Amino acid sequence: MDKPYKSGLVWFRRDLRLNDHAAFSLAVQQCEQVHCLFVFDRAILDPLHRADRRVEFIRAALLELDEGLRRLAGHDQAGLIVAHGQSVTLVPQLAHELGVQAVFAAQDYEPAAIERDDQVGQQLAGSGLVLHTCKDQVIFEKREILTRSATPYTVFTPYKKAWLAAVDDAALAEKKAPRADAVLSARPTPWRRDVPSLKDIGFEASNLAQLKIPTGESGARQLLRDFFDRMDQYHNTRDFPAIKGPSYLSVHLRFGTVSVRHLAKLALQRMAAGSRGAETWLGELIWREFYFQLLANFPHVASGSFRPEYDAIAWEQGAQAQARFQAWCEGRTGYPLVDAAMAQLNQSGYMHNRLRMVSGSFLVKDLGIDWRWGERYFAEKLIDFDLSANNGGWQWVASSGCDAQPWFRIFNPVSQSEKFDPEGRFIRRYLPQLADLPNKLVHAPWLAEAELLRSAGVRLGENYPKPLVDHALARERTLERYSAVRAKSRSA
DNA sequence: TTTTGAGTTGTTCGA
DNA sequence: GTCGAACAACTCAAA
Repeated sequence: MDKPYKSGLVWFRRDLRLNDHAAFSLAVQQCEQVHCLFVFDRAILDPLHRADRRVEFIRAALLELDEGLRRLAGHDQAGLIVAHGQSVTLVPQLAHELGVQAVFAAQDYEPAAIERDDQVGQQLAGSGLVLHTCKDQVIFEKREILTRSATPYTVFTPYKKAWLAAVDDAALAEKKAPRADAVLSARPTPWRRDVPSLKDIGFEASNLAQLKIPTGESGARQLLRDFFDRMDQYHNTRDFPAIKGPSYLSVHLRFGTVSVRHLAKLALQRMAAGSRGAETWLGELIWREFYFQLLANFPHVASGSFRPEYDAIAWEQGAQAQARFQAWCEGRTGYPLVDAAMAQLNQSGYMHNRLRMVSGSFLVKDLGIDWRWGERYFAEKLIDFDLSANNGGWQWVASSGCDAQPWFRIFNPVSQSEKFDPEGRFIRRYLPQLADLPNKLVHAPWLAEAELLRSAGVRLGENYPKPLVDHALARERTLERYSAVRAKSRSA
């Protein structure tokens, strides 16, 4: 059978695996020879801090990918071409140098990525080359799950219903690359070298290794194996940050070291066998898709509220707001669960999902600070940061998005703590200075008698802060803040 | 078109 | 401590 292309280039981006890889499979089907490329894109990397766990995670995944490609080809001349520069110029340039006719890539749905791919596509087209993008990151794209009036869903529950009705074997089918070994090209000499070091691309080591996050496709497999036996309990365990409840696969979904089709298939199988945990977990995967399609269909959410009227909220501004925001970032709010959550984020680049809500709600509804400040901080710190999920989460917390019900969504940081970390195990892990407080008071040390604080070694205002705000008062102010906007939009 | 039911993960109050 | 109702009356999606 004749293939349409003599030679093609697979451009890896956030799909750093070999199994069930849509673009790679397509390229192998359509090309007699295939090169594989990853670009450390300076447009993305240059604004980052010089120590970034994500860059290190990516590099580890590339090492494994490179090795996998060489193993697949059966010779060391194959492997991943790794470049450092601007994708927009490098990809067309390399496509030219390698003499390929087509470039294959998984579709990326973020606004900046769409812009980048448009430019690359145009550059390539200018010299008669083609950019093929294919679906890989999601099971359903933005126009595949629609309401009966053919509009995108903006409410999760009906979206989920429609998603579950639409999902079938075809949607989850694994992408297989037949005879991939035969088509992997030798790299031209200038590219026949190791994956660059962190230093080569201007970075320094973060504490990723120390955190023992399993990396690469093998790391994802390891985490999935570990989660598999816990999956049935997911619905019971996922809300308690001191418990190993989650899959911890979010970072792997972010960088594509695991296939979402594979995960959804596993979840559906377990669900069919009656697993409530699997059902809840699949719900989280559907949330991911919900937020993907929300960003893709309503790109204005990237810079403002889903409902524009909520952009009129009078957030706290000025030096005091700045200082309070800084205290929140550094985990110095005086509310132990919030501070422990921020410590977890700052130390590990990960934060438990329940705590993302608790700390987010605290910033927006207790400190009265614009949710976009928090969104930006999480974007900088989270190893699993994804624009659509992070944005969707913050809009939910800020009640500025779909299903806005601000009077429902003011978390009480103390009752959340009592409910989801009843023995203060998580708090004690991250705030050792509170470790000797009794369970009852570890959630709110300012309520403790002076004598008890003294005996527990807690000196409020010295080794642990006094609460930054009074929750009950903050709650009232927030209700006013929101109702002012609602009144205004009603009368407008 | 109009109507109807429902909305991830909450909190507070009073019995 | 536990329970149910109220919160405030909005918007979406389906019938």
